[in-house]
Amino acid sequence: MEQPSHQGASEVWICFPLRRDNFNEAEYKPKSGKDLKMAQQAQEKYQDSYLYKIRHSAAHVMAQAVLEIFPDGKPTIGPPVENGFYYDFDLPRNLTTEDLQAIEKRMRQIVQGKHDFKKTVISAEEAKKIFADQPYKLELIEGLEQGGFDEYGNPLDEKPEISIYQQDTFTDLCRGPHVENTKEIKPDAFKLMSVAGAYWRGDEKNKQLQRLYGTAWENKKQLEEYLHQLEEAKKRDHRKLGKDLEIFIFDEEVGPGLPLWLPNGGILIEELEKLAKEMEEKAGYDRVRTPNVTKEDLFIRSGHLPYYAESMYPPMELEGVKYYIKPMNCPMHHKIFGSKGRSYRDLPVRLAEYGTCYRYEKSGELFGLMRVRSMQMNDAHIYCSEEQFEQEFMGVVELYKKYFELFGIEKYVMRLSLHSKAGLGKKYVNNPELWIKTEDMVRRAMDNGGVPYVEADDEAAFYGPKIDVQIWSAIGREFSLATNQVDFAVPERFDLKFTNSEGHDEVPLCIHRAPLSTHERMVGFLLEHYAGNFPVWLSPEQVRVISITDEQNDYAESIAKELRENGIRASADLSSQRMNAKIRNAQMMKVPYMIVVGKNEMEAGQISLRVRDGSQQNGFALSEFIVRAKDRISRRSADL
RNA sequence: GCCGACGUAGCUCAAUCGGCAGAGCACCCGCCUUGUAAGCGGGCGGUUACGAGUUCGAUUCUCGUCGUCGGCUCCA
Repeated sequence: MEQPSHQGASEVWICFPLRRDNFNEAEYKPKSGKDLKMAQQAQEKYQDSYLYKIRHSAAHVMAQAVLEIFPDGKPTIGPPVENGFYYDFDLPRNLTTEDLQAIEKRMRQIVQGKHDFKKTVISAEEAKKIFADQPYKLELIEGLEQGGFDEYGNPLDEKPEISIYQQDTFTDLCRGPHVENTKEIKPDAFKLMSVAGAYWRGDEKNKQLQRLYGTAWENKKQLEEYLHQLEEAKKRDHRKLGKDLEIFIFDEEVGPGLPLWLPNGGILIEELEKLAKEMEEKAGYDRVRTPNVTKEDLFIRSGHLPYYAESMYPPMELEGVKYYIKPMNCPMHHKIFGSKGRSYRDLPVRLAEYGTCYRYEKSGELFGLMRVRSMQMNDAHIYCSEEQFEQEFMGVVELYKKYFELFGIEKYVMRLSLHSKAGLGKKYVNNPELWIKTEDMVRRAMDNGGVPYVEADDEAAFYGPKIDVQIWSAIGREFSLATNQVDFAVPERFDLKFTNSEGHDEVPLCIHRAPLSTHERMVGFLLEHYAGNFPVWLSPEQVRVISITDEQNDYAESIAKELRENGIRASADLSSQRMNAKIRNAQMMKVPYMIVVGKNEMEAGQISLRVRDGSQQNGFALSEFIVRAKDRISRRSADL
């Protein structure tokens, strides 16, 4: 599988939800125009809102404050985004957090000056005069004049009018809308959040600007709620939960992006693999295994080296031959497919492997378990004929849906990633006809299957279009969890073929798929999704037996032993702590079941059950509990 | 990789202006024998990420390296 495409451009979506349970499809909208087909109506809704005007206006006030400090600074763009706004400047020096405080203070003074926002529609010539010493604004005006590019450099449908907005001493090229007067921006309802570098027009080759982020709300209470929400989100961040629940660690000496799985994490992985193997066996997959190191030749043939050498660990050379650590499994699977003659009767061939791959992600791109340098993919490649394509492709989509139902994942968006004409021959295999054909095939398959999706231009894999499943981390970052990709290019490079019913050679299509993502990203996601409260089947420790006094230690241990003999992960807490402390510890480790045994239970040969949700039930037979637990585990139930 | 911030015990954090590095939890030992989210006492634990520099003296100031975090970029 090429990749469970990594952390999606948080740049692309501006209106993602902070928390998935707050997800509001109506607010899901594209920022850059890359994804224009995505919920355009929703964008209009946000743009029409009062909050949008407040944030947009706050950005102008911030620009005024910044330019007072740096009269030679060059303003660029400053739009509202989810929860706030930013403004990018080209300044004589880099900003620090101290500057932030000074700017914020000055902003408070400005808004209390009660200045009106005045709009004036002007011609391109007038605009060029007004912004004569502002190169970025001039570039924007050019774009507007040429009938239109928006501030991100994306084409507009119709030629826009050019307007300026003025408040107090500040004038900006702007289409609005704004609030009437700065007094509508409450001095206690906004806050500057951070300073960051950002490239002009989002292009690394351009100059890096200074970006200031702020958040703004209608009133103080809303701001406080938002800040509180941010704190709450941190609590379910997988990096915190992973540490608290002893799932994984990173060690400086091992290296960035290279997680060490602790025993509890090992259990999660085992359970996920068990699940995948069961499902894939039912769906007709064959399991294969391939090496982690491969000769350079293989990646030259696959086309990965010319396109992606930058993301691969550099080669090691032995006896004059270069070897690479594999960044993906597909070339090896292609080799396995090609290892013998195939008949159309053999198709589809489905080769699965939880392969370990390594990718050299740039240091600044790493993000807990979600973006790592070593990963194990729920990988498989399906080789099929064109006629089989739709059924196979939808079979994978059905598999996703089964998994998502099992995990109770409801907030996600399926995204069809397409090529761009401009990228042909560079990012994408240069075969425009095949691109259009396969994109149509995917679209038709999704439409026929009644699966909703959005389209994204210029996001495809180099060898074909793909469907990614987009989800959000606790702190609101978007990334692709699962992926389902069409490959119309690589089978040919590998000379893959099968004999069709006419007796002629035909090149198969290949579907790369990773419905369970990578172990790293999946566990990271599930930690946040469940806030650490895993269903019983996934819980590293399913039952903790708690003795009230040491009189019951043997009884407690015998219960734990019996549970383990029944395939239930159980331990007994025989420490000298009081029962209350033992319960607290088990609760904090989010153990789903606590069995409490004291004098009464021991005498009656029974147990008391405390469930993670706080409910309890006394005078229970152990056998009865075992039936309940085994039922939850075998059905992978969400119930406790 | 780029911009900004941060790095003190296993964890969460403190240490005034540059003046003997501290607390809670965890861990170990003991006491208590306990009824549904922390019983009590004692002990162990540190080259303040690493390396230079300034200084009589550096956790504190400066520089470099490594790592983490918030963004940008990237993302097979």
